[in-house]
Amino acid sequence: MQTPGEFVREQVTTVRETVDRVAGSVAESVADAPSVASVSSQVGDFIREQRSAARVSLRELARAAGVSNPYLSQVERGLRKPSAEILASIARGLKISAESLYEQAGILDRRSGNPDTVAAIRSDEALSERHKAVLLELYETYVREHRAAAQTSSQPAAETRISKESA
Amino acid sequence: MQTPGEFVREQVTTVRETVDRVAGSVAESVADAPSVASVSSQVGDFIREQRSAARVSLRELARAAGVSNPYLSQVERGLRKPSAEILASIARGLKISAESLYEQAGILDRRSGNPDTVAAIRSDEALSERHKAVLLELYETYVREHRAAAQTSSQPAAETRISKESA
DNA sequence: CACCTCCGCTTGCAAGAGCTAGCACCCCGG
DNA sequence: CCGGGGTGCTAGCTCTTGCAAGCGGAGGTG
Repeated sequence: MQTPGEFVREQVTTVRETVDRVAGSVAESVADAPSVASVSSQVGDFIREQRSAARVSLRELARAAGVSNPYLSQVERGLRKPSAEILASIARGLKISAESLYEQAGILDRRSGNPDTVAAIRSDEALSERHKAVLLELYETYVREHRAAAQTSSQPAAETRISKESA
Repeated sequence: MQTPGEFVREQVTTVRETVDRVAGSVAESVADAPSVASVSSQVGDFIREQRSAARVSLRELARAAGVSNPYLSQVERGLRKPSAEILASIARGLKISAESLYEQAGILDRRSGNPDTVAAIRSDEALSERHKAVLLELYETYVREHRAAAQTSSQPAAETRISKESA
């Protein structure tokens, strides 16, 4: 069905649309239940949400992450708690940061607050001014998109196919 | 007056090229499905170094970390690879950040560039995980370009590699 | 209908994590 | 001399991880 390459392709398309301001409601709903308690053992749910959002099958992700599909299935349903390496592999396969997975697993402490991303980019000496501008513009577009997606998913949501309220 | 949007629009070509390169490397790494870092012995050495530096006995650290002393011994000598939880416990017992231990374990990637910016993007709750990944890739590519441009004598950013930038 | 492929899940098994108990060695105080 | 307590390491065990094989079901071809 969908190869990892196709997945990346999709992301690229998303970026292009974003940059061009086509604003075609790309809307990946990423449910990240911020201040919900009892997050600790919900890694499996989080993984499944991310995987569904990327529209990747269990077997695809398993192959991309280098784990067996039955095991990934069990991890997603919370029957197994994967080791650090496996967790990192899955994060890699999902193309999300390993930190966020670890935070979901309750292994790393959630970094608090909003260290101002904009300020960080602006004051970054390792970037040229042009690149700063591009990054900031892209960042703001993403933020808008994310906010829009969050609102859509809280509404009855005709377009969104991933339901976050399955807790 | 040039709005930021127009300015970015001018840079669209640049972004596209960059994204294409990033996508290529991402696809490579995903299709690769690498065997996730040969972990063990470095972490053990690192732990033992930290423990000796803190003048803490093996049993003491084991008690502080909530693991058995023989097991900690085996971990330090690389005979066992501890789970993420145990690793975090040990980090807590050593009073060092879990991230640094994880980086030593090769479980978390050390990113290039300004750690503040990276941390800001990663911990930004207004971004989806996938957008974080895209922004980080783009950011690192820019950093590499900038660095290459600074060093006019070296080769100009010929290859885009994903993470694992050797410091 | 049979036949194929992919989906996710269940089942048994090898390998390894992590524990308790016990080893040998060292330095002090009787 | 003999405890007693400190260091780290070894042996054996239990339980989990993670995999290969196989299950029934959904969807597409002929």
